[in-house]
Amino acid sequence: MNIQSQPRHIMDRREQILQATANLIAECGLQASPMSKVAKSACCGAGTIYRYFETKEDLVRELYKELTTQMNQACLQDYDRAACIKVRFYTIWGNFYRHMSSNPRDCALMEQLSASPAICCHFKDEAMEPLRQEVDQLIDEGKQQQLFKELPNETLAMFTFGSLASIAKKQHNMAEQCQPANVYETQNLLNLCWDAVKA
Amino acid sequence: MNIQSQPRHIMDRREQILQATANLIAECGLQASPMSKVAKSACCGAGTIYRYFETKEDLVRELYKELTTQMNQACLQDYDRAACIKVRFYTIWGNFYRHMSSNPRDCALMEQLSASPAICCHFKDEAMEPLRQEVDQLIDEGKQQQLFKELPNETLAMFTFGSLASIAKKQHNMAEQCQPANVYETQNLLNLCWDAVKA
Amino acid sequence: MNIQSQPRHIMDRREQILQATANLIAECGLQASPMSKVAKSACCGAGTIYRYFETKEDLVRELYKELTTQMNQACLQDYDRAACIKVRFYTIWGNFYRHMSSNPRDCALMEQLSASPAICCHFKDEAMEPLRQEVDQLIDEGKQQQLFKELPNETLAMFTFGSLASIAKKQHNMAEQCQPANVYETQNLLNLCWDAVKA
Amino acid sequence: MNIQSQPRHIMDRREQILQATANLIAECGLQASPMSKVAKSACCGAGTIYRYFETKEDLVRELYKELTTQMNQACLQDYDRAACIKVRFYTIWGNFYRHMSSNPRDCALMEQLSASPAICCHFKDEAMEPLRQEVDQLIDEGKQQQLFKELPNETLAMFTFGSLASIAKKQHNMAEQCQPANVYETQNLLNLCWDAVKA
DNA sequence: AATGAATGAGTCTTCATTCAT
DNA sequence: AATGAATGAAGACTCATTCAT
Repeated sequence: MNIQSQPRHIMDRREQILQATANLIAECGLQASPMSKVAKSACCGAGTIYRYFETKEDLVRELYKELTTQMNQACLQDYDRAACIKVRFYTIWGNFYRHMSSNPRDCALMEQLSASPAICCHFKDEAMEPLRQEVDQLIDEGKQQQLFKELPNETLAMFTFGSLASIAKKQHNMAEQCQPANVYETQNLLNLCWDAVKA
Repeated sequence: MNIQSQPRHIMDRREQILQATANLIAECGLQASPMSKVAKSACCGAGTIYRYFETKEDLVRELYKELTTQMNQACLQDYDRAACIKVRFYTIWGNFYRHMSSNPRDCALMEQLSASPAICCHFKDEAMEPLRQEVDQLIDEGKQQQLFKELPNETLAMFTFGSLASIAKKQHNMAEQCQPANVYETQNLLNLCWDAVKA
Repeated sequence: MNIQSQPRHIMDRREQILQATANLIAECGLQASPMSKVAKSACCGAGTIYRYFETKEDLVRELYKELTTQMNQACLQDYDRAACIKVRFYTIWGNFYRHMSSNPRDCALMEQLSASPAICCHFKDEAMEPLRQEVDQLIDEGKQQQLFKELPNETLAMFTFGSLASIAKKQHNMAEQCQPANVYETQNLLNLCWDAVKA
Repeated sequence: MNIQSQPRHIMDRREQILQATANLIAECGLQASPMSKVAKSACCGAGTIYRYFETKEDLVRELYKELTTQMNQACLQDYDRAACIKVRFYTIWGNFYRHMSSNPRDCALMEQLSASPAICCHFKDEAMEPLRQEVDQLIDEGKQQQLFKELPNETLAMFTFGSLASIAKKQHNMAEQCQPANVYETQNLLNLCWDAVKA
């Protein structure tokens, strides 16, 4: 029973183009990634891209969507709503940091695309919605149990998000060869976050 | 005693172009800001820009440098190396947050340019060097006094930097009309940071 | 007794494609009618078109040929060479005007294709040849009977042709909903033509 | 006292491009006249065209406008509203025929552009407005004096227009080398028209 | 020094045509 | 025979940069 409704080779083609785009933009930047190069990198004709994506803008948006979806999924892996607040906090943000840390390309890509006016704000927010909701509820419950500081949810969330993302990014810039974040290091960073937000 | 070697009106011209560039890029993005528009916005001919900046890349780099210099200066305002660690910590990062918070345009600009491969890493680091050194020393001393967690300086610095920057940015996105950060709010955010890094 | 050498369904396919092409070009113009749209409109794959027509140019030429053939046939309907000059004159040009008037799509199409350098002059002339010959002979006989002005046949023919075509076209432009030309109106127009050419 | 508000060389450039466009479209057709060829033919860079015309569509529209304006002016040359109907009729349509006859390029161009969906109907009508008004008034007066048949003005106008245009066009097609219409011939054609419309 | 017209390489995108299935 | 995915050449248009005035 195949879960995909589309034939295999179609999915491959689309994915092939998305991967080529990701590699190219991560390396050269959005403006230095013309469709002709994307095509060459994806081993297809320029026109082929337009069978899968309406415009370059659409292509970039879909790439962003895929990156975000993967990140959301990674963050919520093994996440158990029944667990205690601290475990849930460490799970989500640990997942987040490990994901960013072990995928330098996607990390750089997300930073670049997030900052780019090429993707509209509304779309960005929408893509992050699933994770945002989960984090929002976590903070709500944490506040009820008086574990967290009494600051706006958005503030606490962005604080953690921004700090971990910055560190992952910095790490990539310093060591071009990127060994995955070790357990010890990740734990320390999560402690920083926890100490920050806890009441 | 004039510190500038160039005549006054020349500086004005240069500054005029930089401001026009800043406004345009902040509003439209780097790729949607052609030199012709910059020229129009700066009320000068397109050719004139090239008397002050070698290329568009150079113009953007110089803009980034100016933004960074201003941010560095803002951060170190009233900074007293003789003061105690906590005061110094609150001074620098308070300055930083207030600067980001009250200059939405520059905040958005720095995010965009920082993420852009149009400016090379080396150049970015260089521009931040003065602030980095000061923060580095602050953390060193803090560690000596066993006030800070035993994590790499880079980590502690990026943690604070990234979290505050993210919050400022988020704030701008949410409320397009940007009232400057009030004292109370800023204090709370600095407490978050301090709690995070303190031993 | 089937006059056609090709099997029935093949003809249908070909006709289907020609009709789709006609509708599309009439509505969107030649340049805005790509083969892919023609295929979709004809409910077949793009490749299928090339089994019936060598190139797009060929397709358009064949369409023009069909339109012209139909027009020629329409003009010569009930045409009796034994009738008197005036009757024959009114028959041919009456048929012509009614045909143009009641087929706005084909009228617009012929105008567009006639004006297009995409179809060469030689081909256009050839397609009109049957009608041209008949008209030519009519004018010859009319001149013999001193009913017509002593002007070149081509001139007299084009005069009538051009004037009626222009009026039909204008009519379509003015009233987008096109009721077929009524008898009275047509009669008046033919009177104009007759008065023009008669000696 | 210079009637032109724009500097001389600007006008030249624009005119240069319009002429190149006219020649190219007349020879190759609209679809076979890419901007790159227009540029080469006008001896300028492709980008230069866009300083004078917003898009290719705009360029073609402006060309059509110029052609129509020239035709309108030609038609109304020596036209005296105080003259008698017949003289006015012969003046306008004689001018028209001589203009079409002696400018094969513009004649072919107008036919092609008139038939093209690239220029919208509204624009076409607008361009012809001055001449249309004059002809309209002429026919009104003619009818008052019971010189003309009682048919709609539009019909009488299009009849004359269409017939003369068709003949001019035909003439060009037949003799590629185009001697200007001689007096005798023109007079005969106008007689055809006059006989057609007169009561 | 200042201007802005001119340039043409480079960008995105379309589309006639082919060919593997 | 029919399909439609793939191709890549070609088109419209943009824009960093130059240079004559």
